[in-house]
Amino acid sequence: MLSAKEQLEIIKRGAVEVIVEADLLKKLERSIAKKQPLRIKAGFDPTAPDIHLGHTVLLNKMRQFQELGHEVTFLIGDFTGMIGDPTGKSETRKHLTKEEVVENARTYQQQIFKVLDKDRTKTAFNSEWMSKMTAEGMIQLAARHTVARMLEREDFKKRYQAELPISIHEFLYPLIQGYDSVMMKADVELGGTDQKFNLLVGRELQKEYGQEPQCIVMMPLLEGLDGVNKMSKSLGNYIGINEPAREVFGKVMSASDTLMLRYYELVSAVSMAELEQIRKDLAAGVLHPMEAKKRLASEVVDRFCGAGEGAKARTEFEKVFSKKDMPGDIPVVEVAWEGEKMRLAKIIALAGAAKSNSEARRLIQQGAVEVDQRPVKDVDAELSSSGEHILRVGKKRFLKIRPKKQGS
RNA sequence: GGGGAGGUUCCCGAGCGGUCAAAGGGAACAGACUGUAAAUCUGUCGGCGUCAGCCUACGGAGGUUCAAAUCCUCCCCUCCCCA
Repeated sequence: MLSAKEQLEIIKRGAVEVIVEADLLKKLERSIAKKQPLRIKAGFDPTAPDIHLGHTVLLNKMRQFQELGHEVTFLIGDFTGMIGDPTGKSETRKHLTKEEVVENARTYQQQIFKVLDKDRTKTAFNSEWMSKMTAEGMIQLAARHTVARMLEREDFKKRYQAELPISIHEFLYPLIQGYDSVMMKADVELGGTDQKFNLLVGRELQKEYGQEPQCIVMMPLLEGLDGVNKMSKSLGNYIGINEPAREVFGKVMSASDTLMLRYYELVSAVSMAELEQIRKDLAAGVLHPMEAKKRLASEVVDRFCGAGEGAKARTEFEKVFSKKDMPGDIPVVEVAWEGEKMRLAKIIALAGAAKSNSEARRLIQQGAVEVDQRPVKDVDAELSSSGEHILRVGKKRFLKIRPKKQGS
């Protein structure tokens, strides 16, 4: 077993901040002495069961704790999900039904065990204790914090200053998250840097309830593909770990060079020394950025889609984008023809390659459409229902159109 | 309870009787250039329509007008100040 100091070193790797380091060391020492694992908590939103690369930063850290022999609980915030972590945009969300929660949890679990050790992961739902809390209990909880302190939270402060609305229930989110720590008697809580406030509330509340405050390990937030915002499903700038290999590979390739390094740092298993080497080689011009990116993309695909998939995805990628060839497997879409011939624009829309007829028409005008590898610029072009056609819309949307026989 | 400021298309934000599907910016999408990078340039960016036009939109409901995002009435929502 590793010493407390050694453990701490591993825990600190990649972390932005550890609060309070000395306390964590003590906890680790005690854990070793008493042969009692630390209780590690990490919370997740129940409404976004699509795990993406951003989540894996945290999951990796959880995994490390598991490897150090600690007890990791994957907490699904199904109760807090009603509120949604305050961002200003969130309205009160509708209460998910028990079935939905269970379903989402299942989806989560299918994905998180690509990173976490299944046998060592506990799953918990905060509705377990929160839905039993009475209004009276809620008031007592709320009494343990002040508005002034709430307004210290970055998001609240900004909105308050900008004269934007803040709903009372939004204040409850940090309180409940903190109370979760109390109920779980958490020794350590993991979270992204955006969680700092909530995590700290946990410490305060634990003290209020006579517990030793949890230590906090904050992981950096992974930027999404736009390179600016944090990776999130709602912003559509994410790489999901359940996506098809080709998709994952392509998305990594579309990341900017700067972002690539960030991804190397936070998601790749490449050691710090290797990363330094890559940096140097890139700067020296010995390593082409695209090559470095392909390596990364391969690694990520291998990790989440299965060993060997990375190489395949790479070959496929090069085939389509470097050699301008057709992809190996093109999804087939059946389209019900209206009559002998149908306008291409309509077909594109029906096939789902464009949101609407008008959009499809615009795409044709802009020269984004190819049929059977031949560019089509005529907005009024028609296709007959006699056979299959291969449709390319934009750079990456490929479809095989198959006319569907109609009953009527 | 009183006074004031607001609610515009994905976001920010102009418009304040017709020339408004609504300036400008951002995002997004497409094209050129590339390395599916960045930067840059160009175009598109409500829906339907073989392009003539039609329909739906400016918090909601009515109304005044030949004509309303723009004026009036009521309602809903947000923010600020006073109590």
